[in-house]
Amino acid sequence: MSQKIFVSAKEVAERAGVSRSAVSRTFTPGASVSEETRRRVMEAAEALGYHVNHLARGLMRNESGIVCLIVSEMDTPYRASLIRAISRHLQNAAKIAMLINTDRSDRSVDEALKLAISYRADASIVLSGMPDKSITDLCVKSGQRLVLINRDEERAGALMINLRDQEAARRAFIAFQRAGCRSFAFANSDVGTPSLMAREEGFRAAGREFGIDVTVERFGPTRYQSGVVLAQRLLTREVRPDAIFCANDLLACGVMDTARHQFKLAVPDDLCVVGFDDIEQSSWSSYQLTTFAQPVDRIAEEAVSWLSQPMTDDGQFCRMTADLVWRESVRGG
Amino acid sequence: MSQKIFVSAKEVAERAGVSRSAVSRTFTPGASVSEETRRRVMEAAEALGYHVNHLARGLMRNESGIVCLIVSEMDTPYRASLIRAISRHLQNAAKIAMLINTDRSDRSVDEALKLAISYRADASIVLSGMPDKSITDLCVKSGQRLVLINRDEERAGALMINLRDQEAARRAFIAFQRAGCRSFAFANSDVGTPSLMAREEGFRAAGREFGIDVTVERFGPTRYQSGVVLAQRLLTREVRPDAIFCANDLLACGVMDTARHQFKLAVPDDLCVVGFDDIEQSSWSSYQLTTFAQPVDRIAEEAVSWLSQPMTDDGQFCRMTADLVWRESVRGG
DNA sequence: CCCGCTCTTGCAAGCGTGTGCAAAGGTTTC
DNA sequence: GAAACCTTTGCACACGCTTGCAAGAGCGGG
Repeated sequence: MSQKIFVSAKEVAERAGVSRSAVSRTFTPGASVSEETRRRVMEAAEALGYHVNHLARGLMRNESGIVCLIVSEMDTPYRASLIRAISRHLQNAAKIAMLINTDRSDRSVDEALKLAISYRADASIVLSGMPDKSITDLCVKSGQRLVLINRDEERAGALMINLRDQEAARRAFIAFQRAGCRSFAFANSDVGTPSLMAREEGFRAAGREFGIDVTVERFGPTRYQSGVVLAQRLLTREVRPDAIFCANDLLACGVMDTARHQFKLAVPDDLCVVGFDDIEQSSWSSYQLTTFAQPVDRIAEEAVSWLSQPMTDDGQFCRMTADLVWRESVRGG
Repeated sequence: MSQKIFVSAKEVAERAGVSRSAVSRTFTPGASVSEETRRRVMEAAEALGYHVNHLARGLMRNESGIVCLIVSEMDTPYRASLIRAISRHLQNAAKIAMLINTDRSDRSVDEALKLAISYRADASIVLSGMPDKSITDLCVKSGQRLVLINRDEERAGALMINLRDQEAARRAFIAFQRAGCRSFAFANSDVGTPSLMAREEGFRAAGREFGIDVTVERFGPTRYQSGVVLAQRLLTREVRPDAIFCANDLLACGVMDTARHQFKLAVPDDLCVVGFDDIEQSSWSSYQLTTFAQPVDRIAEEAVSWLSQPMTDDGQFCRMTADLVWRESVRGG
């Protein structure tokens, strides 16, 4: 029963009493078909349940309509919301997303990527923190368009979307100062993703600018549990920080929870915390975290719309501002 | 510069001094090629950077290696972790995932699905709560294999993975009883997903079994904010519940936060809460939620491995147990 | 030495499309 | 009425691959 499920253009043509080319042209935007034939073709197609075979179309046109999403730790709230936004925008643009999971850095990633290339994906959107350049190399070598989100890698022909991380870090610093904080710390993971490092550097720079010492601690992956460890390290220092800027909301949640439950500190009275990303959890009443919102939807929109624009030779930068969302984890505001 | 990027089997054949068929056979597992030719082909392929064009291969073989993931609310922690697990397992099986976002129930979903079908996806894995049968109809009609996760829809030829929701609900009920709770409530969203309804029904049934009344409240989508509203409704009742089983961890987080911060209740002293899914947030120290763990990885493994098995005509059921993870939101334990 | 067998290889026919080209048909212009 | 033009249509080839088929190569047995 499973054989011969799909109808081909040929069958539609026969039913409609036209040539196969006419069918093809009916489904090709901008092709020359009379209103009458188009109508008859559409009718026959409807009746037979015809869908253009995109494998064949991709083969001919040498463009598949496939966009691959290269992403690690996709179950992280920020990443997940970005994937969602991108997939929605791709769908609106009549493109389709292929998902490549780069969590394990072993050869399986390479295989998956090669697989995606084998499907002749037109473009790749990289939202993986992993700074593995060989991956993006492979994409470019395969003639794909490339969108890099929150990476500092510079590439001819690619679209690079970044946030003004340093500027945000400076704003966080100033917010802490306004709240009357004295001892400043930055809590980072040790993965060294460009955007995270930019936040750290921005915070350090603000410290230098205002002549205030900044303590920096780094540990583990960019997750809640690392926040716990970072808080334990920072809050047992001789001079206990009363302001912690976290590279990420997940870290911030870990820091807040640990400060409150393990060290019995009140936030924001004893300790001010600022995060980054504005994940959903930050708005939960246990956290009410003051944080910088990534313009997720605008990032997705920008990335997808760029894919439909004609290719330029040089790279293009797109810097966005992360707005500060005031909640309750910093005094004042 | 962009033209003529990909090398074809023909070019590899020329370089290796063999026929195009030999190249094809080299990359077809189980085909008949001598060790010598295989070596020479591989060498040439390596040198030229050849990848089999899966569009063409899919066209010939009438199977594409593409599996589409049909999912709504993919930024929800449970869904995101499931997507991650599935994509990893698919990659190991040398298949590739296409992502279909069914958040908006308008025509764009239909379009996206048709698009996936146009790529001749071999299978669909549905982890969308949305009970839109027309979607799965379309998949089956296109000869796809179908995996339904946490849906009660019954389908010939499909694999249906479900949890023993009712049994879990009964265990929750008993845990509440052991903790000495008197007044039982179930907090549900109003989307009516089968698995959520099964939990509700299981909890109700346990109430009948033990001769205890169960209050049920339903509201909104299955998210944190609904939990807030549900708690407000439940905790202002004349007889205030001291045990709330939530259909979902997100609801549970909303319920706990509201109970604590708005109603100044202590969990678990004044109120016991049990959730479902065991999302990451449940283990955060602000919640320490006792909950049922979905065996995410086993679900993914089961789904993917089934895709590689020969098709049987009748449907196949796979029921898994959700283990109770004891934390601190229920007394005793 | 020939037959039959196994293993390998090339040929060529497809898979379902898009599209250049030329022919056909229709309309306008002079 | 003819010429010039535009629109529409069908033919046929190309895209890169798989695979049935038959022919070739090698080899042992009778």
